[in-house]
Amino acid sequence: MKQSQLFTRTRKDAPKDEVSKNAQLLIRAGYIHKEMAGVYSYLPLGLRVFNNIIKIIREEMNAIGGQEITMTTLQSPKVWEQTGRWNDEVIDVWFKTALKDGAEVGLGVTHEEPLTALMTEYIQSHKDLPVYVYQFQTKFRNETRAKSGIMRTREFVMKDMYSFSKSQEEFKIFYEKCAAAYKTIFERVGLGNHTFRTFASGGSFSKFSDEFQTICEAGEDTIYIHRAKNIAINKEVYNEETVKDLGVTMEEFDQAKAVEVGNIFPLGTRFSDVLDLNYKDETGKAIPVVMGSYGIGPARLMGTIVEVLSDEKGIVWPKEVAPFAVHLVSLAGDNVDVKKEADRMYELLTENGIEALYDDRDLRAGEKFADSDLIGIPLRMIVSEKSMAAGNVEIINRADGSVQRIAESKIIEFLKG
RNA sequence: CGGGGUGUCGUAUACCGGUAGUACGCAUGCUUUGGGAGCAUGUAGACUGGGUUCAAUUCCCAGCACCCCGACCA
Repeated sequence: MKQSQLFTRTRKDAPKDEVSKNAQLLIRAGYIHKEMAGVYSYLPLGLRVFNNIIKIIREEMNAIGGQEITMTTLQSPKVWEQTGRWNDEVIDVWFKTALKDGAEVGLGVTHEEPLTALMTEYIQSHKDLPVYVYQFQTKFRNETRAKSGIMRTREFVMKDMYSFSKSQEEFKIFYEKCAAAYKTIFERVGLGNHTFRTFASGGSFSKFSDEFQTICEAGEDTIYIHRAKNIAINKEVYNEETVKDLGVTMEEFDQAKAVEVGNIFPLGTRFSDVLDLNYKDETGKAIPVVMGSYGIGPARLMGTIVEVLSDEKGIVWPKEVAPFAVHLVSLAGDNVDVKKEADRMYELLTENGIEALYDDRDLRAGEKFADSDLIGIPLRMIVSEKSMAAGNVEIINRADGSVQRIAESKIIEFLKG
């Protein structure tokens, strides 16, 4: 895409109502726009990153047998009343509204109830199990306090997967498979080294759940890490008993602030019992389905990447989530030959399927570089009088600043390698 | 939900009981072109409502919005 046609613009100053690093940088670079507290729109660059993250998650969910669907935001109270979760004292973040005829409806905060109810129509036999269903769907949560930029908002897309299994044993196999898939996801988005599978409270569902926590100062959670054994425990369940069960001592843990980027937990038969999700086993006996649920918030993940990997100049996107693979920067000035060369380079990249943001604007080098640093595309390719005279292009790595000069004929090979 | 704070051009800010200045941006022109250039001209602003006052953007009250701390986070 030509940058001269991109409708967003970078800014030098962050808006004064944003304190978090992720929102400041994402707004300054033109990725997102704030609509109100805890509600953000995604602009062209932001949507590209967001979609890249979704693509990674989708690939990994499909790889473990997930089947994608989309459920509705509008929710009938009926199923929620059956599980007791329509009550504002049980779930205090409902956005509730009404139809014209007065019937109450809610905007979905999560989807255990409607999906369990839906599955009763399709799960009858042991032959129908196991089954794994997921979606990327907008959740609404009326948080009393939105904070941390795009990391805790009132309207956000969530990847929520639900597993339906015949038994605890069968459930557990998938649970571990999903944990492994999550690990892959966090590696692919560039947070692998900072992210720990963490013992956490199971809330009202079970004794424990597993959170995926990324070490980050902006995080809301505190976790304790046993680096030698790669064990992490959320503060909420960090005690003598838990630690002892794991065969270690409390002295061996370091404390750290962390962001919960994913959470997987066993649901048991809590929902299947209430909503009558049963299957017939080989003897014809009705058995409740064993469930699990698995969540990741792509936007929170995006915010965490910015928090963890950015530097004083701006954002640093890992390769797989970057809005473009290459930032082609033309330093043509009035030089028509350089401009032609840059145009030609852009065509070359495009023809070879390499997505590039082409800074074809008539600006000074300093401003272009500053913008490029802020936007954070992994590789910057510079076409200038200098590079033309040398018969190469200059490629700068955003993350470490290293510079490589690549002969024109080798560029595609270099970028695809 | 408890506590605290802030609302001034598009953005960041200054000053002020007598109707607002700067920088960035944007527009036009000229000069400039490898790290946010220079000059000139122009553009654009006091959250809303009430009160006090001769006079309110400024002081007071309310509302709204936003921010921070805490609580909550299935």
